[in-house]
Amino acid sequence: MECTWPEKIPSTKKKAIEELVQGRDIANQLRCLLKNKLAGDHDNKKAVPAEDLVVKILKSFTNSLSILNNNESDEVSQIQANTHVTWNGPKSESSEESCRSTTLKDRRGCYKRRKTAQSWTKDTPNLTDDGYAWRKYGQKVILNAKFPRHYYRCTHKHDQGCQATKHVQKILEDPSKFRTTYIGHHTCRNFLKVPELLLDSSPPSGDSSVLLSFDNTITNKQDNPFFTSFQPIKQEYKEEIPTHDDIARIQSSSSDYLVSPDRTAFESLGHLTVLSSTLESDNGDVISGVMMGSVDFDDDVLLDF
DNA sequence: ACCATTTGACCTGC
DNA sequence: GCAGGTCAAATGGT
Repeated sequence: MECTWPEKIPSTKKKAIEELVQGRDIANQLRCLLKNKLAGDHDNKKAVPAEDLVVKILKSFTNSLSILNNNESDEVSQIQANTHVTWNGPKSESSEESCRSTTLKDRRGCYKRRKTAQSWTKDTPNLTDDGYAWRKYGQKVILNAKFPRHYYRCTHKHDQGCQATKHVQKILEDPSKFRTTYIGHHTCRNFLKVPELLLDSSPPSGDSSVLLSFDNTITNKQDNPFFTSFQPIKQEYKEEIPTHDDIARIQSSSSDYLVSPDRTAFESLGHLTVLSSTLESDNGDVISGVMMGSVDFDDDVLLDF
């Protein structure tokens, strides 16, 4: 695979692109590895462990994001603005330390509101699993809204400090659809258990079964090229989802959800080419997100800088 | 017993 | 002051 760099591309972008290209190559290796495994090829003793490849891929993305974050933050925002999701970038990070002393026993209402967190919305005809483990923490009747809004946070908020939240609400104009607003990126990472768990996480709605696939075609916008099939579903939409029993079954493995890195960031991106984003979390850590829609592991990477 | 959900209280931003 | 967002005790399910 060859990449010729236009002269105007700065070196930092070149580095970022190189990192992403490297990540793609490693992902290809992983695909081959998994393909061989699924085909029953046990002779490949020289194969690199899948876990190593996963680590390399993630390192590659981390490096590229770091490069972009350090040097190209404005341009990253520019890319975000061109996506098909409704993206609300951060306006400031100033409100995060507003919480008072936490020594009070009853801390209800004492929280760090994230008015400026990045968010994006997604409309879906049903409440299919998005691959993450969410825990409902609130429900609110919204003014002028016929339906209550449900608030969810990542199950790993406490054990891994994952700051991702979302809220779900029926769309007033079209009650058969749900509008999900994702806020923040997932920082939880349980993916190391992934290779041994190719779980059937096909949604209760009967959508096409989702198995690990690095194929070019993403048949379902929920499908994620990375780790798509690995997350047991945990959803809480009891009242709306007809196949609630299916979900309950999946919930039985409650304490050990597998969560893909920044999976949320992949949501609803349809044919987005490549997009990366970074933001700071409440505690100052850099949270990185990689958003990829039509990922093509066979063709040259599309980097639309 | 453990974990998730419910629900009212409380806080923040506008 | 209001509406929205979050917390945590209470409650329920497994």
